[in-house]
Amino acid sequence: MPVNSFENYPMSWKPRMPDADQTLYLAIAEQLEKDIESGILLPGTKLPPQRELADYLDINVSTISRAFKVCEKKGLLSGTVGSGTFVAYDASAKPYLSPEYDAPRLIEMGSVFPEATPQEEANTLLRKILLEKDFGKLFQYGRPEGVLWQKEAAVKLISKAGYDTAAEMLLPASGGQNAIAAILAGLFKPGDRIGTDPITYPGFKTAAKMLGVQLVPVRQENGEISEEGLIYAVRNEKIKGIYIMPDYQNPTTHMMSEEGRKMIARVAREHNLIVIEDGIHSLLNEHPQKAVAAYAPEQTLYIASLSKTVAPGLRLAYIATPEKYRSALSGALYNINLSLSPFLLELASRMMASKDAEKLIETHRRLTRKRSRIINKYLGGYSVLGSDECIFRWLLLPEGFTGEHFEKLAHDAGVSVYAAERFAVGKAKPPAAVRLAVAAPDSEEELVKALKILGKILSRTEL
Amino acid sequence: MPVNSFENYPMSWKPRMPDADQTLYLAIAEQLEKDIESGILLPGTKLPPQRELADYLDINVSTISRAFKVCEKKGLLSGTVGSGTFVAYDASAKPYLSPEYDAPRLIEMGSVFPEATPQEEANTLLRKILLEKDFGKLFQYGRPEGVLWQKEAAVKLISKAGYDTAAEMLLPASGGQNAIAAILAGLFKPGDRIGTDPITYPGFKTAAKMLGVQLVPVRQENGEISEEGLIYAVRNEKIKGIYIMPDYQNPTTHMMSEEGRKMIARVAREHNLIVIEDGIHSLLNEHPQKAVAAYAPEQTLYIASLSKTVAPGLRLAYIATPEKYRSALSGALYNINLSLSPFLLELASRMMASKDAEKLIETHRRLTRKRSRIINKYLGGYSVLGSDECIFRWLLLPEGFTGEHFEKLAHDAGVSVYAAERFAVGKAKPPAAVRLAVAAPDSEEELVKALKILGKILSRTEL
DNA sequence: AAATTTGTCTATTTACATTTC
DNA sequence: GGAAATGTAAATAGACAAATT
Repeated sequence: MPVNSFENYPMSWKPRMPDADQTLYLAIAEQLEKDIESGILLPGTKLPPQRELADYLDINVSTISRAFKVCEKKGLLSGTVGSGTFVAYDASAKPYLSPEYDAPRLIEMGSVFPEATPQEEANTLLRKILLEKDFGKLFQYGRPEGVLWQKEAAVKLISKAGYDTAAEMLLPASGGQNAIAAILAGLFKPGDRIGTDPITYPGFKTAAKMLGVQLVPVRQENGEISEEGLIYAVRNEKIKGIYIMPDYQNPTTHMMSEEGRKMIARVAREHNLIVIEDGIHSLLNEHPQKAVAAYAPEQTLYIASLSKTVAPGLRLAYIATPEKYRSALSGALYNINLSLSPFLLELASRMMASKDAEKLIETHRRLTRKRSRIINKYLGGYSVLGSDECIFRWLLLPEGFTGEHFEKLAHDAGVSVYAAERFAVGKAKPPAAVRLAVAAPDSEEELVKALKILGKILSRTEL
Repeated sequence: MPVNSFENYPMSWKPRMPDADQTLYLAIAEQLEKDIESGILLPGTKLPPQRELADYLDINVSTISRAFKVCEKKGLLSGTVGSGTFVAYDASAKPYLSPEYDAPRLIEMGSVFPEATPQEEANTLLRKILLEKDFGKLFQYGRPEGVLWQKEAAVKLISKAGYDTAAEMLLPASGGQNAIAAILAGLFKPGDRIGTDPITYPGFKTAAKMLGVQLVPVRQENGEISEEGLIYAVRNEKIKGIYIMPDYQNPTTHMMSEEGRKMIARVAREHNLIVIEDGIHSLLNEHPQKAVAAYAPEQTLYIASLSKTVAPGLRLAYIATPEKYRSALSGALYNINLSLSPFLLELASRMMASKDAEKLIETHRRLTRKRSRIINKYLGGYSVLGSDECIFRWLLLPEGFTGEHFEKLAHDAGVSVYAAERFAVGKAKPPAAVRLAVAAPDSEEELVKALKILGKILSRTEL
């Protein structure tokens, strides 16, 4: 790790002594924050030891420590006993990530939308419901937790994603992001830590940041969290939970191995970790693997969402929760949503109960495969991870590019893609890669156009 | 304030010295929490001074202070320099409040539902939309912020609630509670303080508690926040914002005076307070007063919700926000919801754009007035605050009752009502009163039955 | 109006645990 | 594998400011 090759030489950061009238630790924290934001301190930089800084300013170590703590809470730093304190890679991350709607005609391959074809199935079903049901009632408040048959319909669908659960374990949320926010707000406190892949879903990062929950990258082996890394994080980083997306991990597209799943389940049981399993893409898979939740139902909050696989506009997700977390989670959902729209619940549930949801999924799969073939054709010469059912791909960049740089080049050429840097957690160094949202461009023609542009950028490696 | 009449005599709380192997301040906090929860320490009790406790245990004051801080963060205590530390009145409050669906046939007058009649208007409108629109599109992701004409429709309706705003100020949320959660999560940090009425909306309390935001009761005069009290809270309690419900304050039904509104606007401008104005009931009023937001648009987040006045199931609210808070708030909404259902947005917007929303409101008013007359008839002999358009009432109890006691008696007799204690903030002592949800019982017959029961309890003051 | 009571905040002392060499 | 480096956490001392008397 050649972080500072001429160790101990000039201090990598020299704070000035604040004026006497300011609060010492806050003033130092502020200087540090400014220097990180302005780019004077680059991501990955190792800061001088706390003692050294304390000596330099002739103050106490703890005062430096406290200043660092302030910045760490903001996600700017991450420190490890013995190895020192580092500037985080995602320090300059925006508080949230959303597609640039008003951008001057960018082709969207950044935000992951599912296929955007008009959905005749939804149309038909909706008409059917409206004709038969006295749905004036559906515009009253709903029961916060929905009714039984609706949950049973969900259980059926979730089993197709690799997890056999039960109706009484389910709590409905208003989409996957809503489920994440509720879990973080209800089960974690500010300052709590959660382990994640070193490169993870930005929606989780931003929600955690907003709620003051710290994310800790867990060391990987073969593209997935390793036992050694996880145990380390439990012991030394005091993580209280772990966030995983075993199927088509966002953004790396990695499918977690069966051993990996069993290992996480086992370690979670042994150390009473809360596992947040995001099954958002699991239904993309025709032959699902068993969910981690299946191996450790008592530890796992399993999020099943319809957005990416059935219809995004339905805003419905279910959280399968063990009894011990149920009341806290249900309270959080109440605090965030009060209740869900009974109308959408009814609609989504009917789709699940009938075969309509599955038909929609099948349609999505077909369209995605078609687009994948286009990608394979145009970017055939490069490393593009991900299988043909996946609605996004992970493009490993050739020597000479960083993700950030490539994102910028693509943006200037009219294509929006997201660089690895956007997904990085803490001091984990992001690889040179970008995520491509397969289904986001409005049409296949647009997709082809975008791929040609990307191909051009890739080929003239001499920047 | 006869809190402890034989001052200084026996210490009101004597902690035991924790074992040496425990963390001192945590162990003390734990004892304190247990004693409060078990009822050994009653709400309102004044704790011994920190120094006295420190002497008693022969440890440092700061250690006690830190232990107290832990409990204060949990909302169990509230301390003021000079006057001491008190056990909070809402210490034993549940993390959330929701109707007891599975209760053995209680008549619901606790949770405030609007009138539950089947709504032919919604029905008709919905059919219309479905027949004309290609609404397969409505099941895609929506733009997080909705489109312009939809916002303009909302502007029109909000002006009927007493606030003339502009489309570009609006951000949609998934209902009023969702708006509150987003504001708290996006604009406040854990530990920040917000001033409220001493008796306030429990949904705000629980959301604040979950997010670690402290609530501070602001002193009142004539049933509304006083200037003196507000300035005190700014100076001495360091409140960063204030939460108000100027129209039909929940639960006291108080309508804030024009002077009160102007005063809050002025103080907020002078001290850069964030005003959270909850207009959830404003549309109940046929001749609205000007909103506080109208006097201080630069300081105010105005929440306009359709739930209580149009249709609860639509789950739609708008937040009118000044530019300076917009991006933080929009980020928070993204983190919590990702996006809203474009279908519900479209539906609600059409209702607002046409006259349908107003028709529904009118229908609600009519039904509420009818029920109010029933209340007036059966509880005529008692002090029942609130006007006939209001969907809840505030029953001041005769001598000899506390709210909590009355709630229990009513519950045992088959009627659910909410006692003042549920609404109390911090060490504010709740009055002897209960809230009656006028429109919640399923039918007028049920309402009458409930009122007869309540009347009986009230009359035998000899408990 | 001054003195006292009372909670709060910051910087420090000290002990500790993990990592690195 | 032991010593040194390094970050973390608890308890304390002391200064401060508001409220009460």
